[in-house]
Amino acid sequence: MELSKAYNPKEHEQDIYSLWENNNAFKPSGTGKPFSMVFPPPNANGNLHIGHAFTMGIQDISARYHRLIGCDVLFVPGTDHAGFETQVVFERQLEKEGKSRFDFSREELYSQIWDFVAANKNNVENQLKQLGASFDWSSHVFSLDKKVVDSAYKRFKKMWDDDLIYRGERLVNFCTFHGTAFADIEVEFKEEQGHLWYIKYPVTGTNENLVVATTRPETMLGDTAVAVNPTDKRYQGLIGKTITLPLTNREVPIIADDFVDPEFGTGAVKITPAHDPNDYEAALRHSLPFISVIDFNGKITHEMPEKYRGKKVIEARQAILKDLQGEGFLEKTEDYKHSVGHCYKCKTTIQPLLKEQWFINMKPLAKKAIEALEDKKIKFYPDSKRVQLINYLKQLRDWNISRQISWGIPIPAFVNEDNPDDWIFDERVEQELIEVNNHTYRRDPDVFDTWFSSSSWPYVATDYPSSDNFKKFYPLSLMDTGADILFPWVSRMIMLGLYETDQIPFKDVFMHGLIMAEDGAKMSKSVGNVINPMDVLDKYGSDALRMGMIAGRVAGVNRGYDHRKVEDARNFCNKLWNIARFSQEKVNSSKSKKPVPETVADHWIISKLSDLQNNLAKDMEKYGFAEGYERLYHFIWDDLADWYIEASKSRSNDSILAYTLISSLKLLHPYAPFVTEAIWQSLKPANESELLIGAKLEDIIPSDKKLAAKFDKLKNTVIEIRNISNTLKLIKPSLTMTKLSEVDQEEINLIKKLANLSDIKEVETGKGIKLTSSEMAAWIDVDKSVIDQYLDEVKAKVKQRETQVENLRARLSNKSYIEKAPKKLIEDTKKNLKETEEEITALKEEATRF
RNA sequence: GGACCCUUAGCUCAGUUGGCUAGAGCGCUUCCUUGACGUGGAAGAGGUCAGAGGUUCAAGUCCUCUAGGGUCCACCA
Repeated sequence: MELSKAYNPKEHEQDIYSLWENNNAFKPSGTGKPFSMVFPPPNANGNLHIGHAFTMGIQDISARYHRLIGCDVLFVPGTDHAGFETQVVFERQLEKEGKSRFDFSREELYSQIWDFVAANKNNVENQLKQLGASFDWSSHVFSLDKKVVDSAYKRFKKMWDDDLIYRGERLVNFCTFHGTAFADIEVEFKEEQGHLWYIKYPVTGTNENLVVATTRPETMLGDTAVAVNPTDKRYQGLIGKTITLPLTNREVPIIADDFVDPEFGTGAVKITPAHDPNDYEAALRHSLPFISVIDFNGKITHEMPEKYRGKKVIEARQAILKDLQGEGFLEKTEDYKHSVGHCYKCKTTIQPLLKEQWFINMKPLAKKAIEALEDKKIKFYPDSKRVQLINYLKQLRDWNISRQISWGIPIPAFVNEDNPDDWIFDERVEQELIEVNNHTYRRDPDVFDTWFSSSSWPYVATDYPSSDNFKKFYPLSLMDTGADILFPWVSRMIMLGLYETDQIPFKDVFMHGLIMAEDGAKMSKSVGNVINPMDVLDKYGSDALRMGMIAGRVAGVNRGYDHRKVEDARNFCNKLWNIARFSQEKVNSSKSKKPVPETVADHWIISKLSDLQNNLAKDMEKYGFAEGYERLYHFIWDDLADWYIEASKSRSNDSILAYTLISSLKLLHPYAPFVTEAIWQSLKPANESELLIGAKLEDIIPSDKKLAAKFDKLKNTVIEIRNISNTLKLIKPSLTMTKLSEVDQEEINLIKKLANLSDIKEVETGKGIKLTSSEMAAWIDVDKSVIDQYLDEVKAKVKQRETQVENLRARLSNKSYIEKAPKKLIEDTKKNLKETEEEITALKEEATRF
């Protein structure tokens, strides 16, 4: 098959992927050291974003590289039902159709979203294939698959029995627009410009007022105390007395509690236990009643004075402030900046509301995780993320896992219709009512927080507890995710993995930074700076997208997307393609030949190849994906194409060229799976695997280091000649040498070819510009007029070298340096000094000679 | 209030446990239609490594402080 002039990814990618799939190339081989990963399941509710493409690239490189070195690789794909997220996406779609979730029953909504997700799941999977994902598709997990749901139920029951799960009325983070509670981690806090209102609370039976400061005056309707710090001298006399609340005329006590900061506001705090986490805690300590002011629709409850009932929070606030002002209770208003929680989807202010929910007691789970992390049982790249995670776990509070939405895994719990405290576990969630022991039980209408099920991903994906996969591949070798889900996901996988399997879920965690927009800002649909990976792929190819994203990125650091890197990677694919085009016939003709290095160039390229293979192994071990890429790029482009292939035009060794190309294809394959496989298929190298994806790495054939070094010297000579030619605008100059006959003819030819010389001839005495980089006595044959131009350059060079010599001498005359620096370093310094001095002598000779 | 990260060439970024003349890509300048590639080839210019102090024989790298940028966490009403 003849290769086209330029690599066109579109002509190959789909076919190549099918070729792999049809040959079951992604299945674990069953032999070799196990290497396992599960892909963080994308939400099955739309398209992949650039972050997915990036993490896909990193993990697919790891998977393919480990196959290459003979590991037994399990790479598990998955998709997430993404409960709340998906419901939001679906509701937006409903909105466009002029409908809302209230138009449907829970069951209707569920089944509609099911269809919506099924379609998107397909879409996501197709996109992953385009990205080159070498997944074992047969082990694909969808987060509503039976095994995931069963596992969630089992875990729920186990935790219930272990007293780790409890149901209780607590303050929860409630979004009144979406009508559901959230975990703490899901609340988005933002600085907001608000006000601090100072309200006078009359002390009962006196003319005194106790002034409190608040950012939320509307909650005063639910105040059940006013608190001061017990050490606050100003209020000593008031503790134990009561105040009469304005507007409602309820009498509430003045209490003393340490949590009050005397410095803040007036040092007196209104206590609204039903709407503030601090106040809630205080109320528990002081046995205060809880009065709900705001309902789940974000409106004032019916228990409140009639004039405020049914008003939205902000309206109620205005009305209350107006009334307070009218009655003389408002002392003053100050501007105040404070942090307010918002729904991360609709930005509605989160209301802390009292609600009965299922909670997980996180302390014991976090404790185990912290221990594992402090012992470095799990390695983090970068390690700073491990430290961050420990800090997070230390302050973790109980986790609310109930969600008031329809899309998700129903909570398998039922309540006795006659006794609200009698909750039982039962998996018959498809029924609303069940009979147990002659009592009717009603299903909890809520579903699990998605993270509750997805935190089981590593062990559910490997079929805990008894499957072969679990035994072989758990704990996973590597978990790669974005830094944004360190807390919500990685932390929970560790905690629940330890809880359920008694083992860490993965050995290494690679936290990649986020891909920001080109200007460095966060990508966001509303800002419109989102880069669609599929567009990039369409234009530049899958390999270019992958390498372009990985180039120059280091673990844990956010970086802007850079289209130039993608372009550069596209060019690189094309370069490789053309190397293959140049080599195609040579590969064919040398199929039966054993590669044996003959020329200095052969030894040099083989030794470079060997270095590449060794260093790449080191890169992969420490997840240096960008370093690996750069290494491959420079080997293939600079060493192979610019030097070796050029040298081969002087004298070629086809079997070595073929060998080098084939080895390069193997090594680059993880980074550029499509183009390398396409080339492989057209070359069909002898005695190798049919598919490149199935090829294995072998030790590089031996090369002679001395001969390789000889080529390096020759290279320097060529570079010097090119440099002089360029500076002096010489076109095809000729070289004269005094001892030409002592130099190998082949090397002479090589220099002539590479340095673009017209001729190399022997002379009695040299004339022209003497080369300084070479041991050979060689001169570029030029006229006197040209030499004058060159003299200035020589002088500058001498000066530079002299400074260098000075520095080296100073270092060597430093006693401490001689005593303390490693011997090898001192040797090198001496050697360097000697060489530089010799160079100066040579240069000076040149300068004086003219 | 706390934690973490970043500041190196015009731009985007590398720089392992401190070690010789600080690297890459893009861009820029000059040149080249050389048997694959102009998505190419050759040569080159360009950096007081944010600033100050310290440790060390030796600091882009370690420590302290300062300035600027970013991210995350936290129940100050």
